[in-house]
Amino acid sequence: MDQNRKSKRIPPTTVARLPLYLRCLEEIKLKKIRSISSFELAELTGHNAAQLRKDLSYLGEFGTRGVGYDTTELIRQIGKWLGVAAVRSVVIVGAGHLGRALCNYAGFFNKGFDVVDIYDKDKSKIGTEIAGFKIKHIDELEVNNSANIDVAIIATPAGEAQDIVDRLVSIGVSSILNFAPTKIEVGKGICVRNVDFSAELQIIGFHLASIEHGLSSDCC
Amino acid sequence: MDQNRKSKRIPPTTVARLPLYLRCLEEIKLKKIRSISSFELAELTGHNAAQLRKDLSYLGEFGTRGVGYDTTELIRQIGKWLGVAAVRSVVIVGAGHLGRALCNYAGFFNKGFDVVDIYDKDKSKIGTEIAGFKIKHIDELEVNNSANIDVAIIATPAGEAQDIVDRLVSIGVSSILNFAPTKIEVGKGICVRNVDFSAELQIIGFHLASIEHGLSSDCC
DNA sequence: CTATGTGAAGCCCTTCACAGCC
DNA sequence: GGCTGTGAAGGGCTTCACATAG
Repeated sequence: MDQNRKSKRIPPTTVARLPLYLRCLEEIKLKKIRSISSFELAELTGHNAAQLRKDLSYLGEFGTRGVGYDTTELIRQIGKWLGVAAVRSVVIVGAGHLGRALCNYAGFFNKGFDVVDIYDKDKSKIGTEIAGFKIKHIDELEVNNSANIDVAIIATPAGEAQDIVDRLVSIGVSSILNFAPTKIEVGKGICVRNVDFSAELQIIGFHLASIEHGLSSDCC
Repeated sequence: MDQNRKSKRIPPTTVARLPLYLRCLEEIKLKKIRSISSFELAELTGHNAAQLRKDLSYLGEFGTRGVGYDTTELIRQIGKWLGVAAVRSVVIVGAGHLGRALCNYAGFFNKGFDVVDIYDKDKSKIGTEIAGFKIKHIDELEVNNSANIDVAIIATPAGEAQDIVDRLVSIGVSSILNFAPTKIEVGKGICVRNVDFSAELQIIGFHLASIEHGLSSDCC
């Protein structure tokens, strides 16, 4: 009885494009542009206008025929689906170079993701400060478990990732952003997204190799 | 006259899975496992066995019916398509927290990607050392242009990314790994891959919001 | 009998094209 | 007249199921 919208499933491909739409809309709002057509926004985001309209149609009917979309309203609506109003608590596990870089990344907080703690295994790092955070030992994870963690970011070596994830899941964490180059196994209802730098480079390597072998690979 | 294999296009989705297959194969090779079936490798990578076989069939016929795939041979073949034998020169532009973390990431070199230089705009950073590299000023990009750069990694703020990419393209760089949260425009034949941390978190945010709104979102 | 390689079926996503509305 | 919202067509990827090979 929350909302009687035709609760249809939203394709994952659509969901993956929403952050980009939102970012572009926020940019044009800064330019005081009040209204935008599907053609203009599609151009900015590098997608097809029909696809953009279809994507938005999964979320609701926000446009005005003959006119376009109201910038502010569309930002509000996409934001609602992405839950940007909520502030999410994020912990980072792994205080290596990557973990520290992520700690310092202001882009997260602007989008409602609030890094609350960073953990590491290495006792010599404990207590050291990064971006205002004192590094805690991972064994404190279970102790601090009162803290409501919405998302955990895994920035550990590959070999430790699965163990850490199991522990996070056991204290109730249900969303994981994994930077460790390894496959994470989780039960149902746990959301894992993987970011693998080396894999991205290897995909680029495929295209370089294709060109060298004289195959077009009609590029990325 | 290189190879008279039926030069069919390989689906991008298949290409994107190859690095994962390769990684799992290398892991099982370390365990001295000589041979693997499509079912076993599919299990390890979290994919369907039929999909795995179809993916591999785009690259050639490497298996033995009734037996499976020879680990070493399959590693060799996938590696060939990803061009792992070649050593690729990589430059990193942007010596902020992320750029420095990437400089220190050993995983690249292991996979044939050799970071040769890191550039920044900030004059106060020039000459500073990171992981053995002296940071250079981006205006030296064009000067050093003799260096054969295979891949450039963009780790600059969003506002500077497009300009840097244009300069890289003008000196002949044709592959870009972009970490800046902005859309990069390039001409034909230039390969750009984007990695956007905030977008990944926002996608997770979508699932969290779906759960809160009582929608299943049948998770990631 | 076992496991690969592959046409065919099924499914999902993208694109088209136009009805509907401003 | 212009642009959105959407059924339908089209295209591509995944999965099935079996012929093929060892």
